[in-house]
Order: sequence, then structure tokens, then C-alpha cells
Amino acid sequence: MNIILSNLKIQVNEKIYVKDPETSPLGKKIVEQSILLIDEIGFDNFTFKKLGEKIGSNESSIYRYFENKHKLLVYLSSWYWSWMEYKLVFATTNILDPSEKLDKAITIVTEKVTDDINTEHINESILNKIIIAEFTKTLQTKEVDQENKEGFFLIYKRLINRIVGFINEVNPEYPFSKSLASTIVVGSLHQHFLTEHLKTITDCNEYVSTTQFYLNLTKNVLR
Amino acid sequence: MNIILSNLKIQVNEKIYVKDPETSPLGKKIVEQSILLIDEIGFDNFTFKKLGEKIGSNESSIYRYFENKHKLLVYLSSWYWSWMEYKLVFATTNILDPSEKLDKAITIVTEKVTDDINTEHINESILNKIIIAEFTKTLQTKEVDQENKEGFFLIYKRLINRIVGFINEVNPEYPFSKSLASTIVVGSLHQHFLTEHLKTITDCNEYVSTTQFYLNLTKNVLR
DNA sequence: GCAAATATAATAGTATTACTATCAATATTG
DNA sequence: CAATATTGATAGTAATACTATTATATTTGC
Repeated sequence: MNIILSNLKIQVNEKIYVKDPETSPLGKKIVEQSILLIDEIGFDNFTFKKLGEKIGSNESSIYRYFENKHKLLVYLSSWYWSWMEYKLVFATTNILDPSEKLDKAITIVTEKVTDDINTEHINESILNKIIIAEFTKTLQTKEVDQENKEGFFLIYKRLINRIVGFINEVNPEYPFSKSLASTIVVGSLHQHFLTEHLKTITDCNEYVSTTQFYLNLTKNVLR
Repeated sequence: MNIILSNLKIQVNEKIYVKDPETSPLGKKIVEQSILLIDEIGFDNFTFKKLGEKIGSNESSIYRYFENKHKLLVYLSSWYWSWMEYKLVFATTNILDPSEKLDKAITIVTEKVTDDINTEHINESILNKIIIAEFTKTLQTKEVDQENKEGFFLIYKRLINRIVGFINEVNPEYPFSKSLASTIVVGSLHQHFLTEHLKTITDCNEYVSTTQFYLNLTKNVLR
């Protein structure tokens, strides 16, 4: 997987950016440092001015890559889910047993993320923290229907539907495969959040993982 | 239940507001109309200035009730979960069979909400739409740990823990009752959101309800 | 019923945000 | 090396998120 990923450019819908940040050093710096800054101060407090100061660049230069900070977050999310999709595809390729394949998939999307050294400018571990803390904000806006039409969430929906396919292989009779898949993916983000901030309403902690909870849940639901 | 609720004041943590909006006509108007305005334009576009214009009142008057719009949203959420807790408590009182009680509880927290005519100035149906679209924003801020310490989310956590109690009654061996309860409550909000905006990654629609999905899931997980 | 206290409205003002526009300086490329 | 594209610097605007002050109502307590 490593070799393949190192030669692979994660593709993100062109409508999300003004100029593709992967095509220049400044663009890459914007992506790299925005991840660190959003993690540090939170998306709500994040501004292009602050990012400009952090990277020693002008605010107006950042606007040449992204229309606004919302689009930047959508970009980071798309990148994350696309990267996650690759991990999932490679981890499940050549596995014939449907249950084993589904378990692998659930493990990939629910476990804690470590940095992928093949992507120079992106720290996936920190990006994962941002996704846990901020992902639903990309969806929960008044513009969601318009942005959905423009394909902003295609990669995310494709990832969910890959898991739906695995669920259907395990139990073709189960009538809620889509809801189960979306529950696993977005629910595990929430459980990670609770583990960090509201420990009294989750069982997940350093000893019992979110992955265990969802593996157990899925096994029981589909048997 | 109606008679009881009509005499009942929903209690919200005092630290959330500057002045209790329930104590004056202006306060009630702020709560009533903020629900309508947030639903209309979305929380991100909502400002106290716009609310002031809507209710024919001055911006500065609103600041005497709520420090900022985030606190107002936390107030509305607390109110909502408190109201939900009453519905849950009354719906489950005197039911002896644990499974039946849990099913009732799940139904209450996952089904679509209709207006409660006992609360003059609050339209619960619209408030439910706001909770679906905006609730996670009350948690997902950099200040979550501080606000949690101050008790901003107590009512919500108490509601989750009531459901945890019901789950434990049905199956005391199940090791993930807290994660299951939080998954049901926040997950059902997400399923309602998907039903409205990203229909391709949910099975819930006008014929198959979110409630059915969670009743089925819980039954299978706990048997 | 009136004085005192409280609540609300009106106005003004500040710092920050979220941009857009223009032009100069610097790199890149053909 | 000239043309082109990219970045930086500066300035400017409208909106946001407040705070402060003072005037005007309204409520309440005696």
C-alpha cells in the first residue's frame, strides 16, 4: 500500500477550490498549516488572516486557493475520506470471506488514525482529530443541498456505499444497510469525541475501543 | 402528561443565560422568535441584530438575556432535552417490562416531533428541526471542556443515562450501554438529517422511520 | 398613587471578520 | 529574454460581535 499511495494523488472535486493547492508549494503549505492551525484553535476561531500570519503569507494569496474557510474544510474532509477510501479498498482487496471483509472495513473507518508518512505535507493523525471535531460542520449548513448537487460530498457518500456493499454481502436480507453504514462512520467520530470530552456517556476509552463497540454491534445486528 | 406539563417550568442551568428569558415577555419573545429565525436562515447566518429586527427590539436588549448566540443555542438545546426527558419519563412510568420500556424510550427520542400545545411560546416541531441541524455545534467547540465543567450539558447527559438504565435492565451483560444510548440519540438526529439532505446514504424515509431502524438495531444488539 | 428600582430602547463606538480590488514585485515558462 | 503567471503589499468596504452611555418606559413596593 505504501508504494502505491506515495505515487498517488488524492483527487478532490474541482469545484471545492479556486486553484488546486496540490499544484504549488504555497498551496501545499496552506493545506499543511491549516490542519495544524484548525487543530490548535478550532475551526470557529480559524481565519485566513491568522493562517497567513502562520505561514508568512498574505491573506489575499490564500483567497486565490479557497473562496472561504468553509470550502477549505470541505476540501480537507474530502481529502480525508478519499485517503480513507484507499486504505479501505487496499485492506479489503482479495479477502473473500464477507464477514472478514466487513470487519476489516469497520476497523479501518473506526480506529484511531496514525500519520501516513507517504503524504509529505499532510499529518493524517491531526487531520483525523479535525474530522472528529469538525466534520459535521461541513454538512450542517443552509447550503448543503446546493453543495451536495455540486458533488462536494461524493467521496464521502462513495465510502459509505462501499461499506453498504460489504454489509449486503454478509446479510442481503438486512433492510437498513445504508443507515447502519452511515451510523458506523459518523457515529464512530462521535464516540471518539465523547471519549475525549464527555466520558460519562460513552464506554469507549483507552482500554475499550470504539472499533470493538462497532464490531460487536454490527455482528449482532447482521447475524 | 398534558396537564402536568402545562404547569411545569423547564429548568435550564442558570449559567447559560444572563437573565432568565422565562421571566419576561421580551425574554419569551427572544426564545420564540429565535427558534423561527434559526430555522429560517440557519444558525451560522443568525445574528442578534437580525433577531432584534424580527422582534422589533434592540440588539442590546437581547444581550441582556444571552451573552452570545452560542449560549442561546445551548439554552434552546437544554430546553429541548429537558422537555424530551419529561416526555420520556412519563411515557415509561409504570411500565414494568424492561423491553417494552426501552422500546418506548427509543421511540420517544427517535421519532419526529410534533408541537406541544402546552408550551405557549415554543414550537417543539421547529425546535426539533433546529436540534437536527445544529445540536452538535453546541458540543463541537474549543470551549466544550470548560462548558461541560460548568454543567451546560447536564440535562443531555442525564437523558442519555436514563436510556442507559433501561438498556441495563434489558441486558445487564451488554458492555456498551452508554455508547449504544448516545449512538441512538445523536445518531437518530443524523439519520433525520440524511433523510432530508443526503438520501442516498440512509434507508430512513417517509415509509421507513428512523425509529424502526433503531428499534430493530437495539433488539438485535441486546438479545 | 408615587418614588424607586428595573427593564428596554436608542445611539454611538470599537475591534475583528470576511472579503474585494489594485498594483507592484517576483518567479516561471516558452 | 520576453511574456505570463504567481505572490505580496496595501487599502478599502460591509457586516459581525460586541460594549458603553443615556434616555425613556414599565413595574413594584410602600
